[in-house]
Amino acid sequence: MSVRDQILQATLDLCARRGIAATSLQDIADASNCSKANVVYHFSHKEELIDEALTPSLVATEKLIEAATQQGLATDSDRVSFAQKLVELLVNHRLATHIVITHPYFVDSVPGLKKAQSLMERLADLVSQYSEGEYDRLRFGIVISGVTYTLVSATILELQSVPEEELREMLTSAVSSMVMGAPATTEVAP
Amino acid sequence: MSVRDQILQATLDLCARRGIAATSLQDIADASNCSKANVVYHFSHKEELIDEALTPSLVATEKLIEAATQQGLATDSDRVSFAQKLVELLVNHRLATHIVITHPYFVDSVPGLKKAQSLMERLADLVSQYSEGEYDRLRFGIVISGVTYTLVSATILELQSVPEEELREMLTSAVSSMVMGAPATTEVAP
DNA sequence: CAAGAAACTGACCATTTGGTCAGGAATGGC
DNA sequence: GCCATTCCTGACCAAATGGTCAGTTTCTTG
Repeated sequence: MSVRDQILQATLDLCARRGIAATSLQDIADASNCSKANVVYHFSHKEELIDEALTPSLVATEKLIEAATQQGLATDSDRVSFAQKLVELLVNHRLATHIVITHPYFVDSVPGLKKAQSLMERLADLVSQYSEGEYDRLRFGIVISGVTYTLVSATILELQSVPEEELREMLTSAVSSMVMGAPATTEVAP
Repeated sequence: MSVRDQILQATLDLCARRGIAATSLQDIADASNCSKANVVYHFSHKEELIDEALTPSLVATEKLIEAATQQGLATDSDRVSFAQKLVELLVNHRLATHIVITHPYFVDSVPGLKKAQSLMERLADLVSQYSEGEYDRLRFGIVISGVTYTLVSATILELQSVPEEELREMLTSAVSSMVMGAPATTEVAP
């Protein structure tokens, strides 16, 4: 892994764990085995660094939204598949997601966070397009942010009492049933 | 309102809006029309100040949990009433809740945040006691954090498109139906 | 091998922050 | 009026932070 990538990874990791403000360039430099000046050499400003660290996750999210927009969510099978992909996305990009969720007040300094917010809205639009009214939209918002928060707390704060694969299944099932009225994909009762 | 209370209020407000780290004692002092030294006079450390600002909300939460533990959540009516009180709590203490939700990484420096976390766990225990297994517990976690996040985003970020009273009803209904299998308390479909 | 570009560094700087301190007003009981 | 306690302040300080800069090492390519 190149130093540049190490820096990005460390940024994601540290900012998710301690928060953006509490993560200094020095911290990131230490975690990447290079000097602080080098961090600034690669990313001339802290916000730029964070922005770039978030980008892959934002791109992936955008792709998911675009695909689902094309495909539509008319059938149950569409919805279940969408829920699966969404959970997978959140699981794979949990660090970035955590940063987004816990830093609403950084929108003005980090462009990526603003973009993330607008993606969230598009996601809500997409789903509520297939449901009725403000209430379903609200439900969607609740479940998405809830899943995100739960997932991330479980991993970041190491409260994980359930194996990863099972967690993923449970989350998918929860999203399906709570948000879209689709049947749960797995049996979870003992 | 005493200067002390002004300081506490400003702390809650600013920390919820910009985050703890981005809120300086000077900011708080300015918002309270007093000197920074005076802030330190009343609360000798920043963490102590934040802690004290969170206390009323934590106390209220603890009371709710205790009452519900006594009463139990066996009947549908118990559950609906609990959901109502819970949403009301989150609405009334939305600033504190927002701070708690968006600052998981401050647990070690602000005792109140640690306490808040343990209260969350007790809440989860309480509800999952009346449901089966890890899955329901997970659902509860999702819904609670989701409601909190949604509510707070709506108000803090001023995305509020729904009148407060209606929002409260919708949230209560969502909590009831998603978490506890209780009937929704209000009709929301057009 | 030479030379230019890219990667990297330590020393340094301005600014901000939490917090201290010595002392000045307000206040209340005697 | 007087004194003690509480409330409050400006000036100050050490530490940390984001960022600059001049210069060195490493890589690439003709």
